Amino acid sequence: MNQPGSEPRAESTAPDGDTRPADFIRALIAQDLSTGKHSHVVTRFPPEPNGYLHIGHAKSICLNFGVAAEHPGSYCTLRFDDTNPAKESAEYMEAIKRDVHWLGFDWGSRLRHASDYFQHLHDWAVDLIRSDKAYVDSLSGDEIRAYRGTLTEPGRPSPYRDRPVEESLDLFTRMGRGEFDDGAHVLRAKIDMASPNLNMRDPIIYRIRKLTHHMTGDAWCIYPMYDFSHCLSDAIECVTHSLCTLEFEDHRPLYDWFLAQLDVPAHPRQIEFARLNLTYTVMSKRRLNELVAEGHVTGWDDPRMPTVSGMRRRGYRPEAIRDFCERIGITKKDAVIDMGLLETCVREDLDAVTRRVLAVLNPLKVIIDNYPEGHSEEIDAPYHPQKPEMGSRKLAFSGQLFIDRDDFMEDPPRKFFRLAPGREVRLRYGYIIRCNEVLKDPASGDVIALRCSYDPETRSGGAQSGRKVKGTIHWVSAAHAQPVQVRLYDRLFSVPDPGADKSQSFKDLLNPDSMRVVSQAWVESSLSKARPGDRYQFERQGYFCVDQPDPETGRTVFNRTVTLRDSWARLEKQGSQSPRRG
RNA sequence: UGGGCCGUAGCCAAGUGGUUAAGGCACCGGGUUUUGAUCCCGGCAUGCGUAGGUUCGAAUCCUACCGGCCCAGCCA
Repeated sequence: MNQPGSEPRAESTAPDGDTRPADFIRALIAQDLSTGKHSHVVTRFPPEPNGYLHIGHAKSICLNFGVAAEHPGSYCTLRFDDTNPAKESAEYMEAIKRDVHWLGFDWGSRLRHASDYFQHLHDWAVDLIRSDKAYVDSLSGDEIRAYRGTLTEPGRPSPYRDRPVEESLDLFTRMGRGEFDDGAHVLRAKIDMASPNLNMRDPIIYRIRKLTHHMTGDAWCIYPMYDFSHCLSDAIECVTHSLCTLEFEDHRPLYDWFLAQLDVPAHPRQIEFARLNLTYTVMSKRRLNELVAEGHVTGWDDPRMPTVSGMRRRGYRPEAIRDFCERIGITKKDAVIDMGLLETCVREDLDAVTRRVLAVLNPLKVIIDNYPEGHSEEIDAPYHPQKPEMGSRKLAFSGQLFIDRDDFMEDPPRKFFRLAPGREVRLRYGYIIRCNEVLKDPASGDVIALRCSYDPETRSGGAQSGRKVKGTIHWVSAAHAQPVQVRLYDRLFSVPDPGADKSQSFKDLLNPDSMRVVSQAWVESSLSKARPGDRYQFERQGYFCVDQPDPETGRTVFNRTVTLRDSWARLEKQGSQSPRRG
């Protein structure tokens, strides 16, 4: 039930054939299983529905659902941590469910909400008050902060700390009945105001929030805080291993404290791991939300966003994301993963499954003088060079073509293998052509077309098809090509760690070229069948995914998922002086 | 100056006292190629934050120091 499309790799295989758990969490779980502490494992993925899922969540999803899928009788539940109606919504909840499914995981019938447990949680809070382990505090927010002390100074007890149990009970009941305004009172656990761990200095466990909740409506006006709600929700679900990120490490003593005070059905073990950081992007919901709210991107699913929905629109497949999550590992080390690794995973995945087609993004007209006037022909071209089973399609060839301007240089450097005056190239799947003349705009001097000749013997599969030339370029027949819109996406930020410098806004570091729109590119005619979600490789350029049609022109839109690796571009960069363009 | 956690290559990451410190990404060579793609082959830490110590033997144990991250929401 919790199975992703492909077998998750639970264990790594050592050279001697030995298998050992893939990471420290799986090792701990394996131990709990082998000692008989547990017979199966129960995990949960607990998002707060206050934003869209990003690839950091994907790491957690792969871990939680993955671990469950690796052991018989085990499962992972999807539980919404919806204890703060001020920030949460049903829209986010739906988006999260869609994304988890898309990633390839299934919670089956185990969809839960912390709000499902509000009554139970409330009763436990009353138990705590009765046993003098919690009290209603009537200090203001500012006062509570002042009494809490600092990192180096202990806190002081609130004057209400020793309020009689009956009084707290009465006040808490009236809080729940809506007799007080927001902020008038809170319920606090009675632990230790002098603890070096600030989380233990009488943490607030209930606050008044007169808001409509997207699940419970107006049934409640007091809502539990995370620390109280989370451990108890885990306990109700008999979670065996509660996996969360490093910033909750300091909360673990509190997690365990609540479970020790109350009569609970289970005492889950909280284990923390490092959250995912990626270069050239930001990962906090707060920052992503800011980008959306201020219009720096078009939405949570903008293809430049590190969100699951953004990556989906960008053309990433869930297989690639899962592979990535597996490759980065699970540790407690604060790591920053190279965006290049994600891109490698995406390329590897797409290389195997994607059909290759021809498209010209920046057209330069090529006129083939010796090709029969008004004539055209069809060339059969395979969809994948290594996978004949993927079939082929017909390509129209004629005397008027478009090639990419990057594939021509009037005065090329030594290692340029493409078209130049007097030089030959092969047209992919077609003929070898020679450039005889460069046509320029007399006013601007810009190259506007190339007069070429073709060698009729060199057609793919023909007599001279084995003849070697240095380069092969892509092309389309001018009369047959379809106009489309292409969006070239690049990294969202222009520096590896946009969040590093706290003195300047990360938004000043946005990459101004993160999206370039080519409003009229030319694609081979077979692409008239392309539908949103379809993925292709544009040969020599990259992988592209069809988005919704452009509303203004109705044209098909192709989003660039990722470029192909380009060792020529790297060479070009290394040569200090960039060669002149044609 | 309190507490918690973390330091193995440019980036990840195995390794849990005993052969020459796995693997991946990146990078650098070379081969194949009608995608400068893919694929294949080779290279890439006398070194494990630093300094001492224990031991026949230390990335693994001990001590001290250095560096980084997190915590003072009625957020999660």
